[in-house]
Amino acid sequence: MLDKYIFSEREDHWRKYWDENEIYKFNPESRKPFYSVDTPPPYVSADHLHFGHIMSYSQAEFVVRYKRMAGFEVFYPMGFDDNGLPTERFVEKKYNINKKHTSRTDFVEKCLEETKIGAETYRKLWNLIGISVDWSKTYSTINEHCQKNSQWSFLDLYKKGKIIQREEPGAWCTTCQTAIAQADLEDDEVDSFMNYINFKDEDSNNLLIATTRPELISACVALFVNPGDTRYKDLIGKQAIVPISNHKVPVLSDESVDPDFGSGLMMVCTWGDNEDAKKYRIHNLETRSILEPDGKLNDLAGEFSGMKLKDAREAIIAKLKEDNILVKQDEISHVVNVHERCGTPVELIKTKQFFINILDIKEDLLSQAEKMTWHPAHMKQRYIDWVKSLQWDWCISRQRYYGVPFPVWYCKECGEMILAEESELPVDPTAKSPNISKCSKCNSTEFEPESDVMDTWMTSSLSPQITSSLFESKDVQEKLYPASLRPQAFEIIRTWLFYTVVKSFYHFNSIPFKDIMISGHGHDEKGQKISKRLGNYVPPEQVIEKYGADAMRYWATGANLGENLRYSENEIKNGSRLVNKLFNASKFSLSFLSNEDKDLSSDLLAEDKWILNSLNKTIRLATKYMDTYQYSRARNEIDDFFWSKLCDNYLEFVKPRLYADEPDKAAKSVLYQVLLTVIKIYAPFLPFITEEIYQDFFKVDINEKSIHLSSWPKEMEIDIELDDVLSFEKAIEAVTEIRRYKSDNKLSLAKEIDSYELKTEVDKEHFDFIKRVMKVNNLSKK
RNA sequence: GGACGCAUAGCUCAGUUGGCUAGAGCACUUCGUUUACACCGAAGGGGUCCAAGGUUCGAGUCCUUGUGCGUCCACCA
Repeated sequence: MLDKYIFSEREDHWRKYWDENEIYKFNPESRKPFYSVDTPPPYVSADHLHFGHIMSYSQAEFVVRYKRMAGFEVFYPMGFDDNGLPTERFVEKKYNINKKHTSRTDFVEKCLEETKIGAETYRKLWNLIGISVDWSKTYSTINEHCQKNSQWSFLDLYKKGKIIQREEPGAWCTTCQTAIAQADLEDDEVDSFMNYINFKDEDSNNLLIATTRPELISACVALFVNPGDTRYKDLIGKQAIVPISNHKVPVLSDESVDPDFGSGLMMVCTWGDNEDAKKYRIHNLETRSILEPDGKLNDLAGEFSGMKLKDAREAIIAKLKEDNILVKQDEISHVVNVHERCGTPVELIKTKQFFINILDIKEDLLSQAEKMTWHPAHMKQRYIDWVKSLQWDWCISRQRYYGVPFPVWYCKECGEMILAEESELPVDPTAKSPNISKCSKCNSTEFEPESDVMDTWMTSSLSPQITSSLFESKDVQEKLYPASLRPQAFEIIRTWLFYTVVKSFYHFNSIPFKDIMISGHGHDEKGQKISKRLGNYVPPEQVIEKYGADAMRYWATGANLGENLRYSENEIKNGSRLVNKLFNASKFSLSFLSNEDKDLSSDLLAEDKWILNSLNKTIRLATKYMDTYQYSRARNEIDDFFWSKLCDNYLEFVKPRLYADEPDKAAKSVLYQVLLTVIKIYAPFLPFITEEIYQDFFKVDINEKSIHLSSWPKEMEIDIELDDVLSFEKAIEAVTEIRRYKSDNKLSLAKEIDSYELKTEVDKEHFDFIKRVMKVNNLSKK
């Protein structure tokens, strides 16, 4: 065995070994039961990898390694999510370009470049920390395979009538210049003003309204009051005159108007918020669209035409003030919906988009949640809350460049939609004509492609199909789908998890995966979210360089599922202490062991039975915890066994027997079993050091290429009664008593003492043991 | 406004069907180089388990209410 374990050299050695020997390669021919993982494909646009990533991927990995040892044929692929808006935004920022001022081809090319770089960054880090994925099975959401899957999904849902194209007011981002979905919205608290503005009635009396959006005043289509509000009873049905634009709008009533809010008189525009859009639908209101997709006001805004919303707001306020129409302004803080990718306040614009119908199947989506096992269980509630709060169907089209195209053309003459055939997928309709020569409706021969691309979640929501269809065999596909496990972070329950459930339900009337494990966030030392903006983290690569991958992984064992975990250099140090201790304990043990000690002796002493019994308990609990994804608890049990039971006690107990002229065979056989079990049971957490010890000594007997292919330990049969255990524990108490005596008298523990009178009640049969371990010549009882 | 989570030693946290004389690691004090390891070992100090009520022979653990922190969702003229 090595004299010293230099992790930087050895970890690298084992990385190469695993890679060259394809240790983690999935074998579709295997007769073992399959365990498939729906690995989260990270956004390659994230160029700031931090502990959060390490934490969540390591945590899933603990389970995966356990399953592999527990007898499953593990399918652990890796994906990269590199299409869609996240990547586009990343490229826009990095190169300071705007979608508007670049060509589609140039832009896509840049995205593809960045995609490559991003994937490489991730791959390096995953390798560094020893993530045991099968690198021969990877996907990227922009590759042909994924495009084909996404387009097939579109066709299937369209044919099933679940996708509809319609024109309606919907969420629009004026920065990204695309429609977005409800799940893409985020809350942002902003300081603003509540503006009180005088409209006029038909007789030129003042009508006071309150609004936070004065810039939309020219888009006003109606005033609303509560039907029960006596102040405005006579006004209902009459006309009001809008200031600045001077157009007339009706005064209408609706129960939803709160008489106590502002003046009780509400301005409805096209469309300031969801309420406006709702009233537009219910009351069949006129449309006065004032806002263009680029966020500028159009001619309807008169003198303010061409201004951006924000500028227009200031200009209009100034004008209202000047005309004495603005009565007062109250400072308020209110919450607005912003686009999560860019932080721009979301506007409502009427556009034509594709939607997947989800509002009609809320009940089904809720019942799907019951068919999956959630770890931790309470995370299911987040999904339920989200489904219940859905207000819009899922808008899947984006007016962007870098994404999966819709397999759709339109007839130039009559607008008839032409779908691609399944056999020609993946297809880029901008590069290829449809397979038909003329429109079936109007016989026109000219077609134009759909230029929109799909929402990025259209693809990632298919991840279980994408990975299972990497195999040709239908039989293999069926065994891989639904996946066994979906590991993911909690903040994408309403997106990735939700959308995957939708897809699976519509396509196959199935759940996409059986078990879900939700990880928490990585936080900094103070408990703050790690973010690039705050710069509150050290790059993980640096930490790994300093302490090693095993140590880094050890930190990740610290939080249970769903819990946030603080970064703590101390915990990482503890990890490296453990690695060191494992190496030293092994070095010590192996200096006495040979491969002939592999069969457990039948001449066991009390301490032997005690340690084996304790080991059994550890195996039992660790297995139970790993089976229920409680890796953190499993690790606690193993730590306790290894440090307190094995190193602090058993190894000390057994030293006199090992250092004897003829080393004790029974002790050696016990040591063999205990050490082997310890490295196996630590292997999912600390894959490097455990592999080192395994390869050095145990491999010959176990005959597997890697400890990670060896079997998870099972309890051993030992002949021991509870009374024996309790009796021996008394003897350990006695040992503690003598240790205290030596400590109090400033004696070294190795110091031989002539006689000692025990206070602890110990069975006489253990006296020899105590005398031997504590170097006491004459032991007596009080 | 609704939902969920958290609150235990100076710090970070265990404590899973109520039995706790409440634990671990770090930090702190004292001691020990002992033929695996000083990245070690031994011994020790340190807690009205957020508050108030309740159930019970017994509550850190269960129930109710409240407080503080965090997160998600909704409202948002």
